[in-house]
Amino acid sequence: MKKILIVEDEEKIRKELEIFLNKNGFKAKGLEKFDNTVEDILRENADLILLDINLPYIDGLYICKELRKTSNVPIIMLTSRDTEIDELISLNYGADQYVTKPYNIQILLAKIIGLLKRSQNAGSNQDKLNCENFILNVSQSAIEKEDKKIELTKNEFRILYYLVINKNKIVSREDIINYLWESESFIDDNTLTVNMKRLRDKLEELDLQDIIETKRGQGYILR
Amino acid sequence: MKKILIVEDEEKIRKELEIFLNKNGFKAKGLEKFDNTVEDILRENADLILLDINLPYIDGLYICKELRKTSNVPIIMLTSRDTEIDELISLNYGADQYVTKPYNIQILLAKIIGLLKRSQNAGSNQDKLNCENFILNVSQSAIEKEDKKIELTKNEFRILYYLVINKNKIVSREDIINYLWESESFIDDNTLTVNMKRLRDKLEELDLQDIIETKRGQGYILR
DNA sequence: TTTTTTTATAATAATATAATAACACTTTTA
DNA sequence: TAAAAGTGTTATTATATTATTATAAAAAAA
Repeated sequence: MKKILIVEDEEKIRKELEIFLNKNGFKAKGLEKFDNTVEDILRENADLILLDINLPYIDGLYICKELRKTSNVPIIMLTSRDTEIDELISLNYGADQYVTKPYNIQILLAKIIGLLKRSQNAGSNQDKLNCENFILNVSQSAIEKEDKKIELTKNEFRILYYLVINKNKIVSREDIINYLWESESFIDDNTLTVNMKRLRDKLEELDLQDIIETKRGQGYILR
Repeated sequence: MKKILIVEDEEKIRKELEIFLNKNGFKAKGLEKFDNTVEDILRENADLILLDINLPYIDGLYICKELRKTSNVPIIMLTSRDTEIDELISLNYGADQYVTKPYNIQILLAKIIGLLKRSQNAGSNQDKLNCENFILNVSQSAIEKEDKKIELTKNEFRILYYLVINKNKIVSREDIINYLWESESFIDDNTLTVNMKRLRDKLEELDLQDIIETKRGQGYILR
């Protein structure tokens, strides 16, 4: 049974969609929190995503673009505006289909079925990031190399993920801290170092200890 | 008016694109010869490049990679197979967008517009600065020349960066000191000299020792 | 020329930054 | 409820980078 993730903040619409899709042979689930949206979405490992453009805090286009960096999961954008430009922009950001609210639910269903069929033919779109020396399995938050696999904790994963999407660029410790802890109560600068150490320890188990270089005074860089 | 360079060997498609883009407010030009492709492309100094993967003699991936060494120009890859795109994305050749042939010309247009808009905004955080004799790789804080690369420490980088953005202008020692150490406890005037020396030593490894001239009593100048 | 000022070079010392290890607390899992 | 896993804190150690110091060289001024 195909799993559909609904990313929509209006609870009424979300529930409605959930019920409708569940009735029609899908395993639909609505996202409830919107703080770590991109990662949360990826972790759900859905077969298709319904993504509202107008979300609180972050905007849907941004999420869409971020998802596309690491995943080929089919995405249908939901929006309330009905201009051609929006459609083009959505498609440009990597969405596969586009639906305006209020949507005809039968048409939505048809688009979902169509997309899923096509994506099946396109082969397995696993959420894996190919990184030269290893593979970052996003949906399992694990590192894979040859036939070995080791699992990462949340922090370890997020650090590595951030380095991967900034591969070959120096990222400052400050940036990483902001990415991991956002506006949280101020975090000791050393806790990053410690988390880094733990990540590296795990990488070492796959002989990858030195893919993360430290640029003293500047940050870290993933090779 | 934004200039778009079309790198596509099939003349029919090339002409078609040229006409269509010209009609839509761009200055489109097709590349005619494919012998010194990379150089020819760079010479055109386009704002965006449409790059076919299946070119005669060289392949588009190689070109894309080469372009990325020295330029951040937006690149849209054209490919004939749908499955190729997955590979492309995972291999991360540095293209910004991908389009399969036969392409929906409206979507292509949307992607072009989107990319151009984004690249304009990206503006100042350019990560490579082209400096005649060498390239200053900002995101790796390194100097590149031909196929050699040497990495800089924080101070070395900052001095060079300051000289680069003031290329061909004399910058006083005082200015550099203020830039590096801001309001910090007053720094011995000699420490700049020493840092300068270290920078020059690294530059020498790339035979660039004398691009920084000292103007006694006035400061330094980068040629 | 000689003297003075400014910059370069080399060697050493200092320090800031990051790595490591051990512990404490919380959350999750069994 | 106990055990395990995960995370943040503190304390200590290591080290890369940077500053200092001392001396030499070069340029400008006398």
